[in-house]
Amino acid sequence: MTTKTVAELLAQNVTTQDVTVKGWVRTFRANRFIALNDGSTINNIQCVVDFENFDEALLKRVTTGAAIHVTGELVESQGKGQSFEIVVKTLEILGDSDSESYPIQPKKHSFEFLRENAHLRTRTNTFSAIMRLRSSLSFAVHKYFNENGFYNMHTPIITGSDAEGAGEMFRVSTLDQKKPPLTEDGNIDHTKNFFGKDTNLTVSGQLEAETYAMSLGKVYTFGPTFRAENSNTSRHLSEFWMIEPEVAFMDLAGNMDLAEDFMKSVLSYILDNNQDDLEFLEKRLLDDEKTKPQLERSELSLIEKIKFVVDNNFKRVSYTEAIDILRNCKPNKKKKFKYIINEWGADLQSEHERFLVEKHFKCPVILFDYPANIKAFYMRLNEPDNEGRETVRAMDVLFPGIGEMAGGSQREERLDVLKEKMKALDISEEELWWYLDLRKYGSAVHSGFGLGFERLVMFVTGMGNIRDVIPYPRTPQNAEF
RNA sequence: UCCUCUUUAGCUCAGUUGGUUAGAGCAUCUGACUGUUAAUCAGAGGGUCCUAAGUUCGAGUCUUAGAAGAGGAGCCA
Repeated sequence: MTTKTVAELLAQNVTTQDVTVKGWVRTFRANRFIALNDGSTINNIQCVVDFENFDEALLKRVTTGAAIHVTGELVESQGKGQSFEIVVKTLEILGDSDSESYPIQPKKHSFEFLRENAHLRTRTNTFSAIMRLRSSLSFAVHKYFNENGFYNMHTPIITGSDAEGAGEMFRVSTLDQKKPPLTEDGNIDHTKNFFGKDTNLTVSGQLEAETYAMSLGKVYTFGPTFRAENSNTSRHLSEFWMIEPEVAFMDLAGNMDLAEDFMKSVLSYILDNNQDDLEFLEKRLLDDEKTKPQLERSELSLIEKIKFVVDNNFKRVSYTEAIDILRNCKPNKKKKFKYIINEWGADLQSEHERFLVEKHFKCPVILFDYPANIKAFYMRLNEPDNEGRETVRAMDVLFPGIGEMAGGSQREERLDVLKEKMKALDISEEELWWYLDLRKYGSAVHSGFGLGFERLVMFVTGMGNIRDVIPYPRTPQNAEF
């Protein structure tokens, strides 16, 4: 008699002799009904105990959180909440759970409390659903790229270049922190460090991914990324997972096509494969919204929102067009924005992005061709427009409720232009010699983007705080677990 | 980093102009009941009121500093 998962048993739907299942007790009602969950599905299986025929001391140990092993018969349920249930023949306690101290009670908990108990929070319906969806999404990412001719590459996590310009970095060092070796002029002597130079945790695998795109053609990385920014928001983590495809001979239009196709593909995978968990989270959100005033409630349910993205084209808008829309929109004219849009060249704030996505277009938006001076050095410079304004082939994919889901660009492939840009921004040529080599030998048009995996999980699960879609969130002042 | 708010029982929260023994619901425990599914009914236990200093006859309540958490902003993915 092999142990089956709850998911397998519930899928069976026929009376079966001699089934065995192991899991954790969610509730034990009326000294008779055990709701058992083993993580294989959002659903519990009900195990019915004829308490008169069981040792009372044994039944006392069936507490919330205890691990148990049940054998019995799968039968049609007499109750209304489930179609099948197990009539228990034998019951074994595998691991007790002291109900006085076990933090996860059979009641609603706040997400803040569960964050402090992150090691146990996946024993709740909401977090088990989120993490199953996260796993499924991760698989869908690899599946998409694999089926579309991409190679997966692992870019280094410890990086020697600090020129990526994507934010503050975490230093990696083996030097004695109290007495670091010093050079003659009193600075820390990094030649004595483990790698013989100053090293950091990566903020992006893009530059390394470019090198592989320029030989393997279509590549992607999907790995951990670290930012030491002191940003305390519900959309930022110090450690997060980023998806970065990079493709040779692809221009910005192709990049937009890729980003849109990729997102639609992984979202529809989730719709096809994770219905139970999505329905549970959708219901949770609906209940949550009932407590909100009518105005703040969203027009679409969770599943409808995902379907909407899958079924509708992303709106592609140039920065210049976006500025025109924003300059003439009501909140700008009535000075409702904190930052009023007057001039071409202003950086868009999240209030402007939100207006475009949530009020004006009401669908995902790809903004492209940004002013050159507000974007990174490696982005492909356009010809100046007829008013002489310089833009780069950058793009941002904006999602309702999330904001910036992905950011990317066509890369500057012309050696002289790139060198000039680096000089202007004071970026060392010596340090990025290998990056410049790509432009020296067989340079070609190429493009890519970076997508924050947790932001995607937020969109799919409808969770409002990024700390609730990663197992152990790393944020400023917090590295518990 | 900036702005705002929060911190009281295991959890979620009340706590009046500063006043004597700090409350509720849920959870837990004990008992009753037994086809329940947010089980029900009765009872019980459970407190460093975030920390430190101060004002006061007296501080959960007021002041100052600090810590932690949340929301928003900036930065970004």
